[in-house]
Amino acid sequence: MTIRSRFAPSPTGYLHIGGARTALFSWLHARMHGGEFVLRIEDTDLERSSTESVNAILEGMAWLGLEYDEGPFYQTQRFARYAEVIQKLLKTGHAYRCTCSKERLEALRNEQMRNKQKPRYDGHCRHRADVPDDVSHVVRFKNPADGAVPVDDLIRGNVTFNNAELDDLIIARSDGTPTYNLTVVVDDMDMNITHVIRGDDHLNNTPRQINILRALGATPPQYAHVPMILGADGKRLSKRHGAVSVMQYREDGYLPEALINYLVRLGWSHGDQEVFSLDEMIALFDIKDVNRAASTFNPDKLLWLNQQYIKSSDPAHVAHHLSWHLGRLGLDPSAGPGLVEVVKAQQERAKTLVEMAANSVYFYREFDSYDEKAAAKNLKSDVLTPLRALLTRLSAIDWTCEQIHQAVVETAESHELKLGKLAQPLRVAVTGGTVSPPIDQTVYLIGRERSLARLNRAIAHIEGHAGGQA
RNA sequence: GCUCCCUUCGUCUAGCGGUCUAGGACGUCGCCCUCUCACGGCGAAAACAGGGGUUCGAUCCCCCUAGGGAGCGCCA
Repeated sequence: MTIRSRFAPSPTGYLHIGGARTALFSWLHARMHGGEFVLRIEDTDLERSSTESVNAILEGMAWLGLEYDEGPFYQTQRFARYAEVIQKLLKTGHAYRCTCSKERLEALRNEQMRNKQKPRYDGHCRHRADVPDDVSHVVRFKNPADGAVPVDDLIRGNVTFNNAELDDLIIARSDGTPTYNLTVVVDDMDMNITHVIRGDDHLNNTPRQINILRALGATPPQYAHVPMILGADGKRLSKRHGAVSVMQYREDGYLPEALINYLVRLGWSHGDQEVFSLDEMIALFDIKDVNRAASTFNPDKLLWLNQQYIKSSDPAHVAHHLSWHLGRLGLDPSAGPGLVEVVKAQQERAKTLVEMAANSVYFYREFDSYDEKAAAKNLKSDVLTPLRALLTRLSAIDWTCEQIHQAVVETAESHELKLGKLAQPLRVAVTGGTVSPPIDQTVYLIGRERSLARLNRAIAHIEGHAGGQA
């Protein structure tokens, strides 16, 4: 039988970190078994669902590369099917109409809470045969009164629930629309889902769903409940921890594969290995190896991983993502050195693409002014002579890294300067600041025309501020 | 309150009864490398929640306690 897993988000917001990891685990499970991954949008809550959220989720999955084999299916388009199943359950005596008012339910709940009992429906309408069709009613599933439901969870092991703990849940609202526990069951059954991999907040729903499945004569799928992800304060992950939306990480300069790698290591590991390519993940991942405990999201480690990926990825790949960020800065990547060359020069000195883009601005656009401290420290009259000499030399050489390097080194030597004493002023002259790749590369990439013009400008700058020095 | 789940360095984790004076990674702190920023290299501090068992022997098995989490909706 083909392994089929699914991701079933409700479109009430963007794709967040927790959902993304659940999707990733489910996706990996399907991939590693050569199975199929289904995307289903659980949008039965008309109030809270939105198409913007659907798009946000689709966009997030696309960016992460979690492609699905089927779907997206929308539950709102399957109402006829749910109605059919509800009728069947009614007919076979597995469900019944309930006319209890919300007020009665409310009172019942309060009463039970007062008596320190678990609030649950008391089965008031369960045995009534006289419920007329025309009064407002909901439909409840007739949960078995006794016995137990063992849940054989791939991650949690065997968890057993007593039916006595379960009450008769509502499967159809008074307006006739189906509720969550009914729709998941029907969909997982109809879509031949073999493995339900989802957040562990659903573990408690599982015995109910199994009972419904059985009432329908279906075989329950395999379940795997993955632990949740906590924020730095040990509480549920939220906006206060910086990032929740997957797409926020794109904006912040993360590579999707870095996020994926971080996420897969949260709750799962393979010995001491930290970095996994997608292929390695698919080959090594096993849902059974996922931890049972919740884990805390650690932004620092994600940042480190991102750096690793930026550093070791194919420059062309990084360049592709970098151009998006340059665009956001209003820069034209064609107005300067080749992106791939820039990436090669910057790969080792950026933790994020945002940082890389910000540190590459001078390659593509003239800077307005020098960094004040940098100019004050490095563009002083004592380097005027060496800079002029350097300008002369640079004007005469072939424009290669080697020749530029040689020019700088020899100029420094002939003026009895340590390399840094000349390289740093030159750096400020051509970049406006103190941070850049090695000076020869930097000058090379900026280009002859631009470099010489900037050097001239720096010399003029020093002359303008020459003061009392010779 | 009830039911269920969880518990190794600050964090992510390795460990699947003796190989543990508990390993790796992030972060932190030193040192080295160095034209800036980085990369890199070396080193340090840092954990088995507590208590009972079982066993010749428990991080690993069982029980209890504590702490954390989830669920208990005409939300999903």
